[in-house]
Amino acid sequence: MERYNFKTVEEKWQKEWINKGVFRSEVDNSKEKFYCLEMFPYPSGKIHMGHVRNYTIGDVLSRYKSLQGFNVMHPMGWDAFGMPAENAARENNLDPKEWTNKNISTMKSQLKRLGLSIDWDREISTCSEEYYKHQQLFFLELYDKGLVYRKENYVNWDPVDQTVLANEQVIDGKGWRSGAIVERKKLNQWFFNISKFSQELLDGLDELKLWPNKVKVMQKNWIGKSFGCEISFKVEGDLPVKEIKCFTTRPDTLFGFSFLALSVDHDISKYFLEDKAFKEFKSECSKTGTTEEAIAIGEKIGFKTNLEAINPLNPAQKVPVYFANFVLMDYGFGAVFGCPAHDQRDFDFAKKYGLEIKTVVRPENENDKFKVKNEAYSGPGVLINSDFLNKLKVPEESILKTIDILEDKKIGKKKINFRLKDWGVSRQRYWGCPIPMAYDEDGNVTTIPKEDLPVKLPENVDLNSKGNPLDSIINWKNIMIGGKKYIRETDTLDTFVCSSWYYLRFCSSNNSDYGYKQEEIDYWMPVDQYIGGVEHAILHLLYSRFFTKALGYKNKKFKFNEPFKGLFTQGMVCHETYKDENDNWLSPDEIELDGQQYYKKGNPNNKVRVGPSESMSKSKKNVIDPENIINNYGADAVRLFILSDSPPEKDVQWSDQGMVASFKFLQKLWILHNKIKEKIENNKDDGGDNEKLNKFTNQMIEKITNNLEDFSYNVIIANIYETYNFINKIIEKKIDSEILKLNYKKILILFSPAIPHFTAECLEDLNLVHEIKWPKADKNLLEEDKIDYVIQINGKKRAILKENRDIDQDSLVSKIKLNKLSDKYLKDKSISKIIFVRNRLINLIINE
RNA sequence: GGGCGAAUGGCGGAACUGGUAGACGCGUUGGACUCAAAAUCCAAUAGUAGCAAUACUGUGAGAGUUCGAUUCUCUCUUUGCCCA
Repeated sequence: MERYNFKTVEEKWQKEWINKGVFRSEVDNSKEKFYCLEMFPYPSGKIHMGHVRNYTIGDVLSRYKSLQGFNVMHPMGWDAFGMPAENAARENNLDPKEWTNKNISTMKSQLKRLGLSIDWDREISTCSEEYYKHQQLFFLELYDKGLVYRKENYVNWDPVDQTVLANEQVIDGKGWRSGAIVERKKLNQWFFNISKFSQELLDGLDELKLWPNKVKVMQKNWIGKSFGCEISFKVEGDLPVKEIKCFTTRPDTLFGFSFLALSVDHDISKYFLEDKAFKEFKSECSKTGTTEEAIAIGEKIGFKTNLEAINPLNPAQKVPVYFANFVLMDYGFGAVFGCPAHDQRDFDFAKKYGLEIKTVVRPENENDKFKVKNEAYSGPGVLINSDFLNKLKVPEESILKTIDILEDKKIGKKKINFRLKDWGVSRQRYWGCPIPMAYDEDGNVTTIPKEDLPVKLPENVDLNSKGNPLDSIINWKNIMIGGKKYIRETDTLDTFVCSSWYYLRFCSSNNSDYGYKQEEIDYWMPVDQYIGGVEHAILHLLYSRFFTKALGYKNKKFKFNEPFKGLFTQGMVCHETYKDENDNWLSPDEIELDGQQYYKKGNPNNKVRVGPSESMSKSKKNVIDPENIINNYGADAVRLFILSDSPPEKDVQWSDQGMVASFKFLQKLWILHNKIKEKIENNKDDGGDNEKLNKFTNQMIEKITNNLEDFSYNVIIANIYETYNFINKIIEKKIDSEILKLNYKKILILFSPAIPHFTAECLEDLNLVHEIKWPKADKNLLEEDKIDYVIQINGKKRAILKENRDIDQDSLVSKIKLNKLSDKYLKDKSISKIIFVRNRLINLIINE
């Protein structure tokens, strides 16, 4: 027998699968479809372990579904626009396109070596003209539907990447990629009107039964629906301002009103533009980030105006009006009324400027003398010090009642507010999809005529120019439309736009005249199972859902309103981190173990500190390169390991020992295969253990099938080991060769989603390649004739009796009485109660 | 501060609708093979006591419901993620 040679076997089957086109998919209305999609990768250079995990999970599912007879589509493509290409190109004086395409070809060959069941005929790349031309058309269509608009807006400006960031791309006040402190800047931007769909995006979540709850909760929080009230405050003072509108979720605390705060961008600020102190204040404000967190933590500062606002419920009360840094223009109306006692930000502000802090809500268990002291109280309770609102329950009664009163008095209006803001899609970057718009000499906007699409990205561009490179390409920028001079839009689209509709393109990747073909998306959409990292829980998934709704808006042919029916979010691949004595990160192959202590390789004096296990990242150097691993152990072994150690939704620890164990296991499995082959080919036995084998296989079919349905892929690997252990024992006994063959074939099919090359080779080796279908468990064989009954006395397990299935209570009790057990526990005692669970357990309650 | 989740041997993790806790793997220990090592194979492996059969304890802590709780309820601790 030869050792299992994964290199030849894996190469052979990968070739065979491609040559025979076994993963090719087409519309077939006679078959039920299954669209399995994993988040497509950014072509950064090489694949990493996260990809291996993501695509292995998807591959197991695709192969399983296809064995079950589904018409499976399992495509792959490239999220190929984006800043890293531009940065890499700039550093190495290359063309981003070349850099990207080179990476794609490297990564594609790496993915192929994993033996993934991908239909490569559907491959797409978002940076190809063939892809982005459709995106430009979609842009114009959304523009025609009124879902795209242009406005001047404050943006999060990343001074390092010289680009605009979406709020979601700002983390802790810093750019998500560059880590630079984000500044506020006013720019003209294109926006997608995602907020128009706020309610739909929220309601749609209820339909998504196959999404993890936590993702739905995150999206719900992000959309941030709040119920409240718009209130007009009468204003007095030296400016031509008569009233200010505020939005509030807590109108019931109006009697605690002690100031009114405006955003520095509020319309009223126009009266202060010449005021030196105000200018200074404004620039001070721009230093605090725009995120809600930065505002919550940062110092609250204000600029007092001479205006006074009047409390609509208590006209005698007049309070000062401030500009304040914690009020954002794009939430509500850019104005809030301050109630320090019951809002922490207002409280901080009031303390700083010595404003009144009047308690109007007391907790349930306090009396009416309750006073807010060191921090605001925002919990439930009862209204106090609020005149005619007193005694109302907070929040159940108080908010609605107050709104009713305000509405009656025509001071306020019930209002729903969403936190979700429109999606700014302009980026001052070269390597992205050009926006098909232009401006005439007066700055008026026009669309590029559809017949002139695509707007091609110019080549051979100098990336070292400052700001947006497209801006400096005069002969590209200047165009004529209908004999009139125009200047092209030089911003490109956020790359999240590209990934918002790629799932549609896969359905019709070769359709050249439109982004998709109607009958093809009718058949394939929605995606049955989408698989990817939880880091995209908000941005990408929300944008994709929006895009589907936007394309379906005013379009009766569009038959689905959610793109992803099922979602699975896999965990990360982690590894220990290492630092040398000088605090430099070390990679796992830069260290060696001596006894209990790690040292830097070739440097026995330099002790290595082992840090916590973290998600693999280049910056921490705790990465394991999948290519080396595949070279050393083969694709099946890697797949086996990456699935085995943790449930797929949780983080997995990379372990060299675990990896080696998976590799060795395949060797053992190969030895077993040869034993089985030998036994099948030299039929001598009459088979005493046939039934036992049949039963085991059936139970395993049931287990593995259920575990596949539940995404318990780690348990499937355990099932594979269990099966090995069982067969390895039973093979020494007498088994009929036909029965063995039949069972073994089923077992190999059960293993095949996880280790496809190995099982293909074994099936072929035994000439079992015909009629490969997912086996069905014979329900009659699932149950044992003899059952281990748990015998409990007073609820404690005392023994296990092997008795016939379906035995009745009385017979079981008499069996127990015959057993030595009864001498020990039942002698001289009476049974007062018996709990009998059929085919499982009996519990005897006895009097002590 | 709010929301959601998690906590099980030395480690990663199993356990169907409440019904034999610790499947499977790693590691460790002992043994076989070997001049020796590696590899491989066999065995043991939650803790305590015992030669053993066995007994007691045990799923973050404490209570509760139940004949019976890793599973359900409440309180707390720690921890992760998201939002502030």
